[in-house]
Amino acid sequence: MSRREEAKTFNRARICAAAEAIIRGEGMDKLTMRRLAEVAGVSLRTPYNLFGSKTDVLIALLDEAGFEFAPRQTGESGASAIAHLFGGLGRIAAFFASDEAYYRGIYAAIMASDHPEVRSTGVGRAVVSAQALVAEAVAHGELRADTDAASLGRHLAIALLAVLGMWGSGFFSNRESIAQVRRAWLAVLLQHCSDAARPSLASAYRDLCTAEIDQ
Amino acid sequence: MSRREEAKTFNRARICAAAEAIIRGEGMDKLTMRRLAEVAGVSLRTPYNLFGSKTDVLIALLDEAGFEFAPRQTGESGASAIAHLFGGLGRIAAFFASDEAYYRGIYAAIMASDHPEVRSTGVGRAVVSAQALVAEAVAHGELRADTDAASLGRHLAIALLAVLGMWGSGFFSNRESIAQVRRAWLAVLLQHCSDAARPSLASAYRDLCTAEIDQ
DNA sequence: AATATTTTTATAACATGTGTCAATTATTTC
DNA sequence: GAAATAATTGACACATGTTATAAAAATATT
Repeated sequence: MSRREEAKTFNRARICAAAEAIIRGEGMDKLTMRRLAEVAGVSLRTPYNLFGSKTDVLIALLDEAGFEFAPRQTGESGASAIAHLFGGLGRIAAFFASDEAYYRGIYAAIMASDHPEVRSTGVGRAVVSAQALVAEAVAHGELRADTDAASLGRHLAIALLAVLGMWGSGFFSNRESIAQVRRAWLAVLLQHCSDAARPSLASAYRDLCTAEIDQ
Repeated sequence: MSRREEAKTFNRARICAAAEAIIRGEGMDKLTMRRLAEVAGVSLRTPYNLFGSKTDVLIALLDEAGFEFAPRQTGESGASAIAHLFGGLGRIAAFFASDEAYYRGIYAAIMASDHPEVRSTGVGRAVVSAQALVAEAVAHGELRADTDAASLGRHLAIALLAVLGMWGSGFFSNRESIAQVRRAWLAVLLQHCSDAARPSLASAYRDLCTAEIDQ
């Protein structure tokens, strides 16, 4: 990496660190580009040079933290693909739960911005991943052979992202959001699962309903 | 109504009409408060006096058009409550479809704004209505007696609103959005329906899946 | 009709995201 | 080391939602 690229990388990191510090210390509404530049010790123009827009800075913050919309692509095709689907959901949940207020603020700000490309690519990736896992589940006999993997995968991904959007807006706690997605996923998967996979999905669905009554 | 109230009502109407004219004629991004005041023939301050904020003007536009989040409360308890649920969905769909670009712009702008109260009340109303219809369906024996109407109604309402949010952001066509909600609703209702209601729901679900393949 | 109250208006201002543009500084190339 | 190139800076500007303030107009009260 040339020294110029090094300097850019360093400045990007400084800006991200400053953004995080402001959000954590002063709150999301204090994160203005002017304050960001000030805290990062950089001119107002530099974040635009290095990221493009305020929204892009926030996206970088999420990326940096390792957030991925989609359940991770799995190489180990021996394990249950449906379990991988829910594993991906659990990973997203854990990520956001690790610092709920912080990530919610960032996510909400990204969603509220009018940068359609951002969200489209996020949706696209999630859909593709979900479709791959559904196809795998069909191949493994967890889902019936007549299942349209593309359609079902898309449905599952959208169900997740739609709830995530509302979570970002502050409607639901983490727990409520997860419960909503799990319930939606289980119900739809139960319409397509093989007889072998049905019992565990059905009992998971029942457990979810009783758990909701408990709390 | 006093003359003062009359004048306010008249001005409110003028402002709404001007907003609609701008959105339709020049596009959503040309709807600025200054232009709105100009077209409405009113001072910049007046829309703030009469509505509160730009977002409130847009909400008034939706309300004026008769939009309701929730399926209409039904007095005729003889008919199928589940049918009423889907009827409400159809009504919302028809409303938005009647002028897709126009309403999508308004809805997206409202969602993108940071006025949490607005959205909360919308969510609250939808949840209550759905819960009422689910309870009715339980009472009629369409859904099993062990169904938790509050929980299920809430789940259904959220599933709808979450997709509506993504629709507003421009991800999906009307048709895709409806299909997503119908599929989610049918799958979950199938987990709770009585044996009598199952066949029609199951066949509706199958039809939806094959319809998706067709298009 | 005179006074008091409420609304609207006009004008200015502020904070914010973003863009412009020339000057400066740092780096690369020769 | 000199010339070329790239990145950063600084100062300013613009559009926008929103608020402040005082003057003017309309309406209500007596």
